Amino acid sequence: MKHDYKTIEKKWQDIWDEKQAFVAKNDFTKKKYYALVEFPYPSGAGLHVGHPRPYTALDIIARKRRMQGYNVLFPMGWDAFGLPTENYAIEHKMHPAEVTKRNVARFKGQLKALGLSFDWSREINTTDPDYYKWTQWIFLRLFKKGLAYKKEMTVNWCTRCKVVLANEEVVNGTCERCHGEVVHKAKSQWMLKITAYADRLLDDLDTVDYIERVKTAERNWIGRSYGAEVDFDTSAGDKLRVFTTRPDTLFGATYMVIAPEHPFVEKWKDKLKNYDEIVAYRENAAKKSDFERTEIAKEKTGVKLEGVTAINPVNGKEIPIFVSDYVLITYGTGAIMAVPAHDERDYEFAKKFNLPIIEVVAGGDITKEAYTDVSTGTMVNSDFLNGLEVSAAKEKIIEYLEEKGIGQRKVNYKLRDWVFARQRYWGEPVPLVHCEKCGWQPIDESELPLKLPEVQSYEPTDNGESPLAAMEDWVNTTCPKCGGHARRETDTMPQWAGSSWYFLRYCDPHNDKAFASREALDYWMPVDWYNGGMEHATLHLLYSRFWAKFLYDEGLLSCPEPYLKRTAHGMILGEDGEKMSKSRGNVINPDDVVRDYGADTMRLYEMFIGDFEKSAPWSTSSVRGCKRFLERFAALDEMIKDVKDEELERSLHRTIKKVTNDIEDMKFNTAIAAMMSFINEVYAKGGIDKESLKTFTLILCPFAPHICEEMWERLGGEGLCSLAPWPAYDEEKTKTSEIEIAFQVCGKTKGTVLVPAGCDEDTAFGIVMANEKFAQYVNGKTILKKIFVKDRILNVVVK
RNA sequence: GCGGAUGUGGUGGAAUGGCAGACACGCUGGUCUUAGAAACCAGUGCGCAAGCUUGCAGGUUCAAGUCCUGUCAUCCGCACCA
Repeated sequence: MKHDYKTIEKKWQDIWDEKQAFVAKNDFTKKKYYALVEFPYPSGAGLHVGHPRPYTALDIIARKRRMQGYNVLFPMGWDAFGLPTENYAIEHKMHPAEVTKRNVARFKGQLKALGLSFDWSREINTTDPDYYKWTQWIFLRLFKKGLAYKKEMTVNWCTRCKVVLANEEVVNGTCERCHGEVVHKAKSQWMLKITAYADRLLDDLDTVDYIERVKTAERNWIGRSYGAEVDFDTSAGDKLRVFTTRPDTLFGATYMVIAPEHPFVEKWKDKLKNYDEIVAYRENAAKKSDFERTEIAKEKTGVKLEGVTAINPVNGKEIPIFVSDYVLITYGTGAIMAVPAHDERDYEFAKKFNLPIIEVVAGGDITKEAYTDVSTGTMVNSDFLNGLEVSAAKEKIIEYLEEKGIGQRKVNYKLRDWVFARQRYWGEPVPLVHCEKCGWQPIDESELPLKLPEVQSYEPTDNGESPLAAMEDWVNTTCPKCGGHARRETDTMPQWAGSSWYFLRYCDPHNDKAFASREALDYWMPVDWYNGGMEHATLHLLYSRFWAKFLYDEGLLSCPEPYLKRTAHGMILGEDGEKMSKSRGNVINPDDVVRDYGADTMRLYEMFIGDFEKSAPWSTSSVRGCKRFLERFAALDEMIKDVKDEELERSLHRTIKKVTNDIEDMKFNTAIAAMMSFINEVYAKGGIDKESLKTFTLILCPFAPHICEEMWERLGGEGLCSLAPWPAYDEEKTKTSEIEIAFQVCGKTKGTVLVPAGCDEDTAFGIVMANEKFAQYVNGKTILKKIFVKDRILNVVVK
């Protein structure tokens, strides 16, 4: 047949829709498979060629599972709250919901044109009140469990537009739109206590099948470190508490540093002779944008506190205290004991401020640099620790500190609590009200969803509040506890909220009594295979694992981990090897590719482009190669032979085996290569029998489903090709009677010979000895050693 | 600086420690065409050759793209995490 993709692709997409071929069945007795891809943000730009890569990959897996007899859930939806939509709405004076609706329609049309086997009956949208009702419901449960709290946090403040900016709107320390100066400004915001789950988020990684780089990224992000907290007495009377991972070096602590924002600066105001200087330093640090602060990170700065000193608790020595921005208020206690001999940053600071450097671990040369190695070295200048190894000293000092009541063992994390608030309109309203008398109160569940009100303007206000703050009717309400006057929270939730539980909603998307029925959750969860971008390893993935664990703790979910398996795809780059972007002018539009080559070719090419996990540049001429392959396949119905060819049958069984296994390893490129080789062989043989062609059609079907349905129909296949049983291969039929092995002399390949498959060393050696070429290499020499690898190689070492 | 990854023909990329370059693109030649395109067939790592080839330098091994040590380059993420 001629590959008339325009006609057949539409034809089969309509048939799949009409027959509801890919709708997941609510028959909980069947074996299930839940395949998940990250739902997209429906941007105004439409689908990007990067989107179909993971979608097609999991589509292939979902399709194969259906053919293997599983009840498959492969859903799709829209993560539609977010800044670009809001900004577009502001600019074009449209309602963000209208913008969203339009973008979703476009995306959906594009996805449908690719023949992806999503179950569209379960489509969800995070901006739908029937959906965000449950996002709010989960938030309320978090709040009631004390996992949501308000805290002063810094936000990015554009001094010119006078609005709060998201991190992605800050470019090199300036506002993306007006290029005005951006500074940090404190604002009281809702936080979620994800740190309460840090240990479990870390430890449970051992129970799931994620690719290693995802696990590593999460581990580093959580950043657990073991150490101790130690209290230092100060001349001001207060105890200054520090966290250290090196309590063993306590005898080498020659000064202390507190973060500029440390509360003691204010507390000690009257005692500090140079208070003004310190405040000036703090203000200067606050003014620095993140960009500047990292740019100048090389040079240490700081101010010595005049009037307050500390006492090293192990040797009673009086030591100075500094403020410096190399100590972060957000980590540990916001204060450190500085051990310049064994910490690079402290060393640099001590050199600059001429502070004493005392070696307490022998092994390095502290006149040159800090000695930070903990694996070797023994303690010196450390009283009762002298002579101990570092690890033993660590244990002994912690025991000592605990005994004396001046410190204790402590675990710290880099992971921060989650800022769960945005000063924007287009997000889920936070279902809490503030009452003068009763404080923050949850609204009654019966009032959910708390819908976004219609506002006049979506522009953020110039005092840093969200546009909701201007809605007096909406903001003013009554306290659910005392009935008095109360005001609603006007910040909205971050975009991450809706995506933190969407995989649960897919299990039972139309339920209006619960976020999903327990029965559906127990059947479908956990997700069997989740694929997404590497960039989500530390945020979305961690957030959604946190929510799943919370719901598990609440007894609402049976699995403590939501995803059994996690893989990640590589980016598709422009033809120039650069990241695709409008400004570079190297963007490939998927619509054009589908129009010019068809969806099957597009799908096949996206899978053939290279290693799925790595990024790869687009190549239009390589797309043609995939189209050629499909055209050659399409023409096979006119090359039917009556008899089976034995060699071809062997190749077919090998191809089935290769494709079956490669799909599981996401080695789609080599699976396609094997199928190409098979078709090349069919051409070389001048045709193929009908049964074999039908079988081949089945294994190609997940990759290029439209053309395979068409071929299947022409060959008189029963039902839909997409739902026909996945073919089995016969191991025996993949084998040949003779096999080519290489012979080597001293490890250098000299030639090849045919030997019976699976033959032993003596047989192989006999055959090789009879080979003339081999003889010329060994004649007159002594054979010292023979190495034989069955069906592979025979190597002789001669002298 | 720290963490992660990647270096293989003209190009994208294949290779459980066992014949490096599968498959595809591109290119060259041929068939068919008035011509071109398409399609099909053949060839195609480098070198006239012996031989040489997986970023570079060592090492382990009968055998290394693959393992080990060092080194260089590129890309991505995080930015002083005590």
